[in-house]
Amino acid sequence: MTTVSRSDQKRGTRRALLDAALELSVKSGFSSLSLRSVCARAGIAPTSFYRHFVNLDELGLALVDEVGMSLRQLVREARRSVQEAGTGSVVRPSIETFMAFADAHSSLFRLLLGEGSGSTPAFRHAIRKEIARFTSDLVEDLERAAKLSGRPLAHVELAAEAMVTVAFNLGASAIDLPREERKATAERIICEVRIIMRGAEAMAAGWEPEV
Amino acid sequence: MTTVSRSDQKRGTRRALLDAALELSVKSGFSSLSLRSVCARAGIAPTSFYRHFVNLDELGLALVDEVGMSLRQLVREARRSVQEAGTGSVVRPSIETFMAFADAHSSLFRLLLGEGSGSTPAFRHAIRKEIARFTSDLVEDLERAAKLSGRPLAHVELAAEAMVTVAFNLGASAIDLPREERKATAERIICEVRIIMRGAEAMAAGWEPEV
DNA sequence: TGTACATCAGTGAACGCGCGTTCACTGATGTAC
DNA sequence: TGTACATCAGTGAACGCGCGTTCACTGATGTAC
Repeated sequence: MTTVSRSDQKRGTRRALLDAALELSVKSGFSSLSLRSVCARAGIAPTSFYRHFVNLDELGLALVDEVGMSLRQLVREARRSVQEAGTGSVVRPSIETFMAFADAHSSLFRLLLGEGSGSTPAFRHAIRKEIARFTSDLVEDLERAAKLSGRPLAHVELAAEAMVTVAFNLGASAIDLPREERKATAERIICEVRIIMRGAEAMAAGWEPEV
Repeated sequence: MTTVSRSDQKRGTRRALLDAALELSVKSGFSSLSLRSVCARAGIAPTSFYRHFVNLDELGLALVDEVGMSLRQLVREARRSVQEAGTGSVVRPSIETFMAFADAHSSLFRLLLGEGSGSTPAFRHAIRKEIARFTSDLVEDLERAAKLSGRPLAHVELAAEAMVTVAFNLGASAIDLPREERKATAERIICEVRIIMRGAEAMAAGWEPEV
């Protein structure tokens, strides 16, 4: 019979709580969870919860941290592998990776997007910050790509913000939809992101429509 | 002593319930309301609630209806008055009206935006539909403006969707901010909407950046 | 290695609370004659 | 206009339930010697 170290044990239970909260939040959002239901799902007594978090909100913040980190990591890798291949637009593979992630981890994704204002100000703020991180990753990428291709962009930060906003929100609305419509939504996002890209390019080039 | 007709009385109480729900939902979202708290705020017994709605969700749907209707009406009027003046871009006044409304009726606005996924599927769906209505209003406007100015737009529906998404989401994030930052957010929205507009124009004109 | 003590993750009973919903009711408004 | 009856918006008591939190506890893991 092997014994488990106290810290391993504690880490394991913490994990179980986080996973339980995530699973349960799929149904009707994180903000409608109860401490007792999360504990039941995690298989511990409600009173044990306090060994890990002071309340549900704190657990939520930990979850947002985790989710944001892994999502950014994934999209970053996708963009990098495309850059190395070096051919074609970076838009489609980035968005497709993004959507694939949304697909595969819809519960994580829904957490990041669905709780925009449902819960505590602290919670909302954490989510906004996570999305802002996403935007600044994108700004970096766009600037690098602009230098490489010699196609400068105007208002890079604003363009990136618009792209991220569009991708996250339409992406979120697609979660509930059947496969076919999700693919259609992905195409819509790709096209909208391209419109934004083209707009920023046109502005940088000083192009204006003829009258 | 004047007597009140039964239907007037009932309408009044219904109004009080809707108003109470809206006021209370400002603090932490519609999805965290309780039937009892709404009734208390409205000044009626919890049991009377059932004379008006079968449950809180139904009240929520009625509210979304109302809010969406008045918001669209307002923005529509703003755009019309600008078109009649006939001078300059339609972007700035539309967005500014939109933001002014968000400012003045932040509780309505938050309801439309904050509950994107917090509550029942039916509720979410109603909100999405309301926003879609907004988008199709905008499509109409953009097409009319394009004809008048002779500046055609590519992907009008997608461009409109992107604009509405950006405006609603950044608008929602500004609600909590102090006055100064709200103005800054409005400027950001205006610029992003213009990027989208320019992108759609550039695509329609077949413009591409030189390499 | 063995013993005695400290630590601390997890427990189970108990609490008071606000919740949604039921039910039989009250009394003013509405209607038929 | 007056009377007798029907309607129905709003009521108050009561229900069972799940909630978050407290408390003193247990017993395995960790540590000092």
